[in-house]
Order: sequence, then structure tokens, then C-alpha cells
Amino acid sequence: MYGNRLRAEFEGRTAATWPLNVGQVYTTLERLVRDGLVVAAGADEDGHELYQLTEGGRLALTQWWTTPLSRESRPRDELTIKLALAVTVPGVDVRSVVQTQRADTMRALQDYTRLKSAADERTPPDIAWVLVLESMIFQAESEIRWLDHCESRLVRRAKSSPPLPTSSEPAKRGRR
Amino acid sequence: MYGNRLRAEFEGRTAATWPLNVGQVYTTLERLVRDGLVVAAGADEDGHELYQLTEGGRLALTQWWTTPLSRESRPRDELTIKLALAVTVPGVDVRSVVQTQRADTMRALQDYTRLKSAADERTPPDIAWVLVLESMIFQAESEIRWLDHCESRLVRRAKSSPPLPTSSEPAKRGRR
DNA sequence: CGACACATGTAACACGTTACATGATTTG
DNA sequence: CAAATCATGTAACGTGTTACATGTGTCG
Repeated sequence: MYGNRLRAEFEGRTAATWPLNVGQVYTTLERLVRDGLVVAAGADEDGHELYQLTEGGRLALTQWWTTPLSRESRPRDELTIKLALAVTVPGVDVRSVVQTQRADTMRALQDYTRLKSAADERTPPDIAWVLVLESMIFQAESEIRWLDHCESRLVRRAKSSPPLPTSSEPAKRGRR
Repeated sequence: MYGNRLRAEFEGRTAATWPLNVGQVYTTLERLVRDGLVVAAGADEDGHELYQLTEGGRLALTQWWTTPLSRESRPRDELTIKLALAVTVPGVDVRSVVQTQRADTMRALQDYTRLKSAADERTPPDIAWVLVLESMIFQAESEIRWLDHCESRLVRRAKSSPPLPTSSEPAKRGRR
């Protein structure tokens, strides 16, 4: 395919959930060429600069399809880190952190649900779009469950140790 | 704190789930200094190079605690993209992709569960470590549910369109 | 004609990450 | 003494990402 088409295909298949700057397609293509996974293959009848997978590229692709995404390859989970820090760093209002996040995720979940209803009514169904939405929904639900779980665990912990003064006013706590 | 201590604290709080190269701490500290969020504050009695939050740094931190992680700020979800592409790109054995991933995630889930059992027995409980593990478990479960969901959806779809020949032998399909 | 979409590129930046160099201190 | 640990740094790389420059074709 050619650059701009690739962008369109990607966005079409992920339904604008992850918009893609066109420029990035070209830089990435160049890097793929550098690594020998892709070659420039002249021009279209319309003048489009075509690119083609090499033998190695096809191999890498097959490997991508057949290899599961390992846990190690995934980016650090910022929310989990945030909470893990929140519960161990003194002076953080964990409760409030959890609540704020929960509210936001809840809102997102509703948005996704709405979008899914709309998507389900369409014919023919945009299978990829529905899949993406469902993935978002599952993740949001799981996140909310986890947050609730965290909170109940905090409540249990609070019974052992006395509650600290809320850290919502860190300014000028002065000497006393 | 000083650099190496920061690394230790981070790893201690996230329990080696996300190991941190010490070098990164120093590069990051330098960048924080560059951005005015942190200042070098001389040395410890033990000769440790201390760093301190600036006014701006403390503000940024407070903002981090009080602002929920937006969906947009999160990295692209490679698994979801993979599946979304798998179902729309011709010649991909979606079924196999889902199965492979499911097996791997299932294995991970068991590992996490085992680890959690061990963590729960310890006294005192390492609250952060347990939280991280539970997060992993929730996510893995949600991922498995989603994969199952995808598959059942694929089965339903398969009834409409005839199954394509498996793409497991892409080599030398030649002319004919 | 002017505006707009399509299309191709490129220079530049930030960030995460690693490999390596180097010294000080401790310990078997 | 040698090995290991603690500690501080730095040079370099890859990748994701953006802003910008530029040209072509279409259409109201």
C-alpha cells in the first residue's frame, strides 16, 4: 500500500479510537525499510508510492500473529503504580484518589456503552469497532471492580491503624 | 532522596513487577531538574546526592494525585489493535490468535494467583504488593473474558460467511 | 479562482531504556 | 585480597509523536 492509505486503513479498523498522525506512517515506513522488513516498490498508476513487505517482513508479521503478547512487553501500568504508591507514601489521600478515578472511569464506561448501543444497531455491523468498544468496556469494568476492591481493602486496614489527618491541605502546615 | 534510594523505593513499592534500571533514575532526575520540578540539594551526611521537589514539582505531584488518568493519556492497547486488525485483515487465522493469547494469559493468571496466595499468608501483609497482584489478576480475567467473547462472536459470524482456507501456509502459493 | 482534501515527506523533540565507566565501601 | 554491593553518572539509541513544508488535484 501507500502511506496515506495505510493511515486510513488503520484508523478505519480501529475506528478513530487511536488517531494516527500521517507523518508517523512515513517515518515508520522509513524505519521498516531501514530494518529490511519493507521495500519501496515504485509507484501506483495514480502516482502513489507503494511499499511492500520483504521476506523478513512477512516473517516478522507471521510471528506477530502467532506469538501472544507477553506481559513483559506491555507498558507499565500507570494506574496500578499510582495506587501502589498511594497506599505506601505517607500523606496521600488514597480514598480520594480512588474515588476520583472511579468516577472518571464510570463516566467513560457509560460513554462506551452508549457508543456500543449505537454500533450494534448498525447494519452491517462494524465488527472491529464493536470489538474495540467491548474491549474498552471490559477493561473499564475490571478497573472499577479493582478500585472498589482497593477501597474495601483500605477500609479494613483503617480499622487497625488510626486515620491520619487528610492531606488535602499540604500548604503552610508550619511548625507547631 | 538520592538516586539509588529512589530506585529501591520504587521497586519495593511495586515489588519488582516493574524493575527499574538505576541509570534511568538519574536521567529522569536530570530531566526533572531541567523542567524545574526538582532541585539538587547538596549532599547527605553519608555523601548521597540529595534532590528536592520545588514548588512547581510539588504542584505537579498534587495534580497527579488529584487528576484521574484519562483514557487519552494511556498507551495504545496493542492486544485490542491486534484483534481488531485480525478480524478485518483477510488471511489471518483469528481463531488461532485468540487461542494462543488466551492460553498465555491463562498461564499468567495462574502465576499471579499462586503469588497472591503466598502474599496473603505473609504477616504483615505487603499491601502494595497485594494490590499490584490483584490488579494483574483482574486485568487477566477481564482479558480472558474478552477473548472468549471475541471467539463466540466469531463463531456467530462464521455461520454467515463460509470459512476461508487457513492462512497457515502462506509460502509459495504460486500462480495457478 | 480559492478552498479543501489528498498525498508525501522531513526535521525535531521527548521519553523510556540500556550499556558502560567509575569510584567507594563492605565482606568472605 | 578479591568479589560483591552501593552509588553516581553519561553517552547513545529506538520509538512515538508532532509541526511544518510542499505539491497535486478537485470542486463550488
